[in-house]
Amino acid sequence: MPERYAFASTPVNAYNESMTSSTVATPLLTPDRVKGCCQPVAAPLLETRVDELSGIYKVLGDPTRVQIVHILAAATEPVCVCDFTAAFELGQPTVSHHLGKLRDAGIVTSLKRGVWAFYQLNPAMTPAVRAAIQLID
Amino acid sequence: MPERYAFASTPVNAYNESMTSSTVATPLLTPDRVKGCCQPVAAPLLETRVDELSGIYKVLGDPTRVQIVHILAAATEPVCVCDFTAAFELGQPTVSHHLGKLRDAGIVTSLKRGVWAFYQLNPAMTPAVRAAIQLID
DNA sequence: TCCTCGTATCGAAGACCGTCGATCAATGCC
DNA sequence: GGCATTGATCGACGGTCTTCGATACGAGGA
Repeated sequence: MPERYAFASTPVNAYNESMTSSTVATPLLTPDRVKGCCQPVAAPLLETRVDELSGIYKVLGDPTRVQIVHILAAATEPVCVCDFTAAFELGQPTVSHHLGKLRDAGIVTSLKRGVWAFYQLNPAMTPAVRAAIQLID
Repeated sequence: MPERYAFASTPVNAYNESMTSSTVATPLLTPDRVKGCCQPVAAPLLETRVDELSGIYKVLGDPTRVQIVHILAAATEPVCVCDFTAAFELGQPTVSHHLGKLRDAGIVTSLKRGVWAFYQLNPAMTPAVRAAIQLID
């Protein structure tokens, strides 16, 4: 399995306003330059952190799920699944699928009361999740 | 085109700790209840707002793009495309594709200096974008 | 015990996305 | 003008996601 990130070991040149035209033959443009030509780049985030963040973003990258989070954020009590199926023009399996994705991501939790299932924002959500959903009014 | 959201016009019952078992026949469980059974639900976010937020989240829902934003957030100058192609184990068209997605979302902007293209965080990004990328250290 | 109802799961269809090789456009040097 | 280099675009492939109908599961009520 290949590494996901590589690094330019020796930065050669960098962003420069006067880079457009230079008549002097500058060593900054050695012909063997192929990659890492311009400047060193910040150390990448840890792969686990990147996957955590992109995973949260991906789950929130759906209009229906954003609406679900909004409804839960505005609710004072757990919300019944049947209310979600009523609120969206989607089939019941689809709503269940979206709720499952949010639960798998740690954004919501579910509880059963008799026949009904209720969902709420995860009281123990991670700081990253809390920050990510904060801009859903 | 059907409406994307519907509303329960008449809420019937709500979340209740003692809902599991009740021997009294309660009108809260009328047999003709099918949807909107439990409680009124918050007004949905405006469709434009939902699409704006989910669109931002979707663009950030990819590990490579999160890394790109991280690198740009840590950089003090615009970063050359060639440095991104050096940093990731991805082909040049793929890197260009990711940068284009970030640019289309208003997260980054690009400028050309001679043969090179440089990218930076959009100085005029929307408040939603600014908030969304804030948890990318 | 059987039946009903709410919800989760399964399987499939269609759309969308990430990736790459090939190619094109634009810039600058010879 | 010809050539080399950078980066964007095109077309295609494989995988993933959203959606749905059908079905399974579990909890109550008759």
